[in-house]
Amino acid sequence: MKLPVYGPRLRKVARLQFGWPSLRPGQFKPMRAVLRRRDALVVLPTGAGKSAIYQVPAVLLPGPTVVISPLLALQQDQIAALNERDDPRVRAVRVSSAETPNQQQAALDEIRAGRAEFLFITPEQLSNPDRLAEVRALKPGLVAVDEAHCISAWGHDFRPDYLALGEMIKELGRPPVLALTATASPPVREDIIDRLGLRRPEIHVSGLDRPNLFLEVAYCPDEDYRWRRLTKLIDSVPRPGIVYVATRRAAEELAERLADAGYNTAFYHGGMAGGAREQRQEDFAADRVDIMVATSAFGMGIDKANIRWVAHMALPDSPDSYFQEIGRSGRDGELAHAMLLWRAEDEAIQRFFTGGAPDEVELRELAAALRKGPVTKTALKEKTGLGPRKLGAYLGLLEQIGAAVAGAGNKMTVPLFAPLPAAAAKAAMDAYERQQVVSRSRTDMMRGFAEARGCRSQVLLAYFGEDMPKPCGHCDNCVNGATEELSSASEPFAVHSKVRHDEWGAGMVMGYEEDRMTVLFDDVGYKTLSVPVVLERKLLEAEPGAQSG
DNA sequence: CGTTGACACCATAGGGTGTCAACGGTGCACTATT
Repeated sequence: MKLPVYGPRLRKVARLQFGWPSLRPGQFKPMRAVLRRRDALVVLPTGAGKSAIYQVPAVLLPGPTVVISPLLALQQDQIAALNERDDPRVRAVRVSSAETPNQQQAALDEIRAGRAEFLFITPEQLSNPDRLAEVRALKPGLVAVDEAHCISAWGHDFRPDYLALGEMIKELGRPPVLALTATASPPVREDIIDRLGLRRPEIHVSGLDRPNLFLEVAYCPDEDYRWRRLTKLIDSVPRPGIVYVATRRAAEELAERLADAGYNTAFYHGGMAGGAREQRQEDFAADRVDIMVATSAFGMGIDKANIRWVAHMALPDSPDSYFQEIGRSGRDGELAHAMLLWRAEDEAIQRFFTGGAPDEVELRELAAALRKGPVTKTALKEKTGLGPRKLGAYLGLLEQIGAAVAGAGNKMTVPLFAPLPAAAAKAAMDAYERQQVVSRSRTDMMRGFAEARGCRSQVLLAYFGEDMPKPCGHCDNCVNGATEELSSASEPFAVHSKVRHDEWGAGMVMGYEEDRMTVLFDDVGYKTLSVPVVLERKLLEAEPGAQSG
């Protein structure tokens, strides 16, 4: 049997419709998966040409492509880039709150008439059943979920509509689905696959090690020391750069202090007015601002190749966030610095953000209210008196444990065989507790990275489940000669093999660094163990036969 | 969980200490007024 040859067709479209002379590493295989109408999950660093992976095959596939993208500003940029070529085969439109109803209809008409290929949209738009029906009627041939880690990072509380994306895509007629992200550790990947309902997806992970990024960490006993280390960094490496801080206030205050010290700097956070945010981002993009002091709001959609350094003036909540944030530097391939300046006190704010426990009584009342027949979220809000944020989070939990399900007409209902309200509330509390434990273990891993004495890239890649047998040579510990090559004798369990711990249960070996190993347990999250201790006390045993990744 | 700001208190005027409550990130979309 002869397999169809996809390479030449993809390359031709890339060249003629998009003007890309060749495909970059990591692009071809996922593109081929899309053309074969397979679901796929692609983890590729920012700037490595992720968008191309859906854009090029979309031209070859029948039907328009629905692009689910989290930020309106980000959509704006992507649409502008596509429409620059003024070619109906790659034109893009969007439907969002930024358009009037007339404009929204006009956008849908463009797709219907074949004058546009890409429809950009948010999960919130699709959660409206009328809108969903309109999009379904366009008969999309492909759904691309951009920044797919948002499902895991935001879905559970912040933007609950992300959790229902799988259901919505089913309603769209279930075309092939392509999920794209720059960072996804194994549990995040699992969450994406699970939530989107991907069917036997091809998983493509590439280029997690960034050889041109120099990783450096400094423990700071006090704020004064931290400030001195920051200015030392700024004075010793080229600009532009980004400073990440934990709070809006810290962003404003640090920017002011830097400005007073004579640096060309500005701050950026989610509390600013939309116009000002856009202006600041443009100023940075155009090199009118050297140093951007920002919260995590400054990130997705920053398409700037020459960022020379990223400094963290606080411990990020997880290696996932950290990796994403430092990954914005050095996209041009030139040397860039990632400097983490941390204090033990930084963890407090992360613990706070991880949030307080839900109220079991409120959960029970909500579960009971659901049993009285299909209801809209608005009706539930009135009935239970819960705020929209809380309601979303609670519904998400009840959904997870099978006590709630999104039904027809955007109404929530109770599935067959659902637990009774009291049991549902209890199960939801347990589910929440499990999430908390995993989330805390991520913060623990972040601190583990900060405190690591071995190769930092090995620690980071072990977290992401990638094997890295040799020290990276581009982190502070490697340069200081603190790292040494591992011998296979010190790796008693294969990376990605399943193991069992008496107390922590089943888990998967993520990787090794020095004499330590990282294991991701199903119930208690990430743990780092000493290999000699594991061997001596026989703490882990291999799970026979089980192998996955 | 830790920081910060307001305020009382002590004691005899200018400032130090103690207590307590408030606050802290990420964005979509919708609605009601200017």
